[in-house]
Amino acid sequence: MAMGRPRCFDAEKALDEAMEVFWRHGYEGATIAQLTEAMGINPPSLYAAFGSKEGLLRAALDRYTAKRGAFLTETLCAPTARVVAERLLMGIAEAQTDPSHPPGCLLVQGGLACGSGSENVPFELASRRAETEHRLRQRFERAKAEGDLTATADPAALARYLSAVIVGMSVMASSGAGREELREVARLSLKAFEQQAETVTKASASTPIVALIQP
Amino acid sequence: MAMGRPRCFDAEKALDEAMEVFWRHGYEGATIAQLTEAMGINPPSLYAAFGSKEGLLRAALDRYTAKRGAFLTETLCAPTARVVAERLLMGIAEAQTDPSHPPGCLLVQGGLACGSGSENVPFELASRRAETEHRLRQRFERAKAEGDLTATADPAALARYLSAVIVGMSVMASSGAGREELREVARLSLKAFEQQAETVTKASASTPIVALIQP
DNA sequence: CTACATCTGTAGTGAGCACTACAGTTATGG
DNA sequence: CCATAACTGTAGTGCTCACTACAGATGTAG
Repeated sequence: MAMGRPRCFDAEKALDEAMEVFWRHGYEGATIAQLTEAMGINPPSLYAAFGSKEGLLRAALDRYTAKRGAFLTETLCAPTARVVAERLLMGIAEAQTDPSHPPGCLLVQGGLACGSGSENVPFELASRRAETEHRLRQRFERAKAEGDLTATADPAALARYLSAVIVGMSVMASSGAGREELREVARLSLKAFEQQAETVTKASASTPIVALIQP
Repeated sequence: MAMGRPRCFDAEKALDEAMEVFWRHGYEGATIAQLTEAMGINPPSLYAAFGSKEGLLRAALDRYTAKRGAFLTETLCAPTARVVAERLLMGIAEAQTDPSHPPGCLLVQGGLACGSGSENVPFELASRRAETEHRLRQRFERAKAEGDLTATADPAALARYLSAVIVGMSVMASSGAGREELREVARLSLKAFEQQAETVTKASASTPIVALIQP
């Protein structure tokens, strides 16, 4: 039958604005009034489109993790675990101090603790952070199988370690640390990989992808 | 003249309870109703003693940092920078998974982002975290002077790195990581110190405190 | 014992919160 | 061109929040 009046706002642009508000003020600190103003809509439109404040957060998180996930996917293509870690940490040092966004990471700034009634918000954020750790672990398991990590290396522990450092960098950024300070943390963190990696020659021997394509 | 009716509750015990509530729910997530119930008092007593919710937080933070500061002071007495870092990280892995308290660190769980009107809370927490970093840096500067860190080591960067890892461990703990997982992160973090430390013999040569006391 | 200073418990206060009822608007289907 | 379906803006809803007025309680000083 009839199809009704179409939506007057761009949902993706509105989500980007909502994302910024949650990022800057956290889930509990963000008010519907702030959100609707930033999104340029009125409360009923928000609730029609996203159901609730928590639904809006989830939609914003989906958008956020899609972007960050793409960066991670690209990073995981690096030839060795060591290079994966380096590009990841350096990229994150840059992203978390990008002046066009609030500092730090939405998955951390969103909220680690919440009042009664929103206990699942920290849980939701934690499970999204765990996704990154999971993909890192898989990549390091592959690296171990390919020999660019030693046989004694623990891929799960390395992934957990990197995740912890990333979260630490995020908090540092949110409390005012600059890009170069984050890079220094990243550089020191990478030292943990230096003992776990096979020699450079052996590592480069296990990276024949380019060599195969360009013989 | 007259001295008035004395206080009926133990302010320090009440502060301990308030600390737990802020720790578990964050500053914004904690309500006056929860706080007064946990403290076993009524709102007027709370406001008479601490002035405001933010004043109560500050008093709770004072108590928290006093305890943690004592642990840090003790840890900084370790003979070398490497041992300082090891004892600190291992002690923190234990403290942050102590089942008699909420997981993680109050200075992180308290809130990284806040709604308009409490913007100074994240700032207050950050400046208290910075205090630990500052004391670590001073200790590493001493270590460099004493020669148990190499001449090329950067004490400020090492302190910042450790602070970042500690924060990362705190967030991990608050999202459910166990003690052994935190210890693994700590062990990997310490690898950053292995290149910065002089040889073991040289390091032990610069630890004559015990030798002097017990010749 | 009386006067006074401070605390305690009851019972609120206005403000701000997430969320929504409703009437008006703008599209499509027939 | 009319009926219908979905969205929009106004103006609220009840609820919870941090905070407090006030009266009664309980101590000390003289």
